[in-house]
Amino acid sequence: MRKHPQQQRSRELVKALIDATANVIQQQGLDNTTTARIAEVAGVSVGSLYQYFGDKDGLIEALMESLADEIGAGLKRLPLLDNVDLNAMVNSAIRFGFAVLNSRDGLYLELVRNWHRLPTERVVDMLQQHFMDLARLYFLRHYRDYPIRNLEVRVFIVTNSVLFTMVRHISQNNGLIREDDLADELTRMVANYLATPPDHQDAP
Amino acid sequence: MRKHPQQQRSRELVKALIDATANVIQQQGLDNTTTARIAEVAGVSVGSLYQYFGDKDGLIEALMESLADEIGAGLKRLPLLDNVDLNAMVNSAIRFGFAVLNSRDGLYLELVRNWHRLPTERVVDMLQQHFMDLARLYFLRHYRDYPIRNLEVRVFIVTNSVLFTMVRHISQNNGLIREDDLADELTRMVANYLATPPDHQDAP
DNA sequence: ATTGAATGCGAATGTATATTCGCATTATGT
DNA sequence: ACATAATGCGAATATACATTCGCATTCAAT
Repeated sequence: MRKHPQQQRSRELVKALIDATANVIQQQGLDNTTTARIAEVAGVSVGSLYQYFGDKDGLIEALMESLADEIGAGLKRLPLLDNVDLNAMVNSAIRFGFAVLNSRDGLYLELVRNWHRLPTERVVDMLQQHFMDLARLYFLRHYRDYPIRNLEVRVFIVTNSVLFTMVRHISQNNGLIREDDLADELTRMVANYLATPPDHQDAP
Repeated sequence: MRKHPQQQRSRELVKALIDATANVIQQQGLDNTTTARIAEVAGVSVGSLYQYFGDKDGLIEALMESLADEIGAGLKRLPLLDNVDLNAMVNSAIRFGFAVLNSRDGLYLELVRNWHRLPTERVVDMLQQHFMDLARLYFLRHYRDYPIRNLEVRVFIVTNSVLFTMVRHISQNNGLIREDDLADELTRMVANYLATPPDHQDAP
């Protein structure tokens, strides 16, 4: 942030700009998100935008920070560890994921679709970290005798698999696959995978 | 294609342009891929580019077609069905996937990273179709008594999970996870999942 | 060799959009 | 009320490209 807002109105302006950024991205898509349009929606001038954000990227970065906090708060509120059943636990997490991706009228969807053009590091790290902690706690509690090796790898695989499969499904939205079915199948794949000790194999 | 090349040199020009497009995308990234640069690399002028391609998108579309054919040919050459073991079969497919993504000096990587901005329909359909056929054949041969329901959903999940997990891994390339480990773990997750009948559950 | 069509050229044009800057307005402390 | 800093403005500027168009060159058929 180029300059720190000191007075009340400018603090509101900064917030309005971040909100407007989210709205414009959601309504016009990232490609058609211009500083002019953001300023217009925020009800201020472009000049004011550059008072507090060094450039467009700075503004978007601020939005990402804000969303990372939002998701983080949502995750902490989920009582995932209360589930004794791994299946139920994974299913809750997946349904939370769908809820987030479907929320805010497609904003999250558009952001995830533009993944690599956005400063997503903070969000990714947060997610990875959260699920890593969760996994550690769960397996410590339920699998003390069969410590799961490769937990980092597994969490990485599971997080990415679920996230991008959901995104692709919502994106094409072709109706051939129902969201509930997808959630259930993802749950089964993930829960089975996480519950399987490294050497064990099911296949014939 | 705006105009069909009739003479030898123009046919070569069209091919040179598509090759140049691939090279520029691979070397400068999709964002910095300009028509001027493409023409320069192809050794022709921008004007000539527009003789045969209505616009930049048309050129990129031609590139995608060409790559779809390339991948399709590679897939057909893979003797996946010769594997009796599902694990081995899945592993072969995943290693083929890694090989493709790592080939052409990052071209495929850059393309997949820009997935939603590109005309990927043909490629996706081709992949989905191929693996769908493969799965049908395999389960017909080995699981006649336990017909797998939801095969569409499963193939969808598996394809997207593997593809985007690989992409994210190659993209960040942080060295914490080795590609071999990732391939093995992905294989286990996928093979176990595909081998599990709908009602069966492993988790405690 | 001639001619019309195909091909090739690249400076010029048009468009879109990020960013700046000089001036106007508003707030805060005394 | 005054002075000074903070805030706000938006036309003007700068840049980066995609695309066009009039002219030059090459090809292929007769």
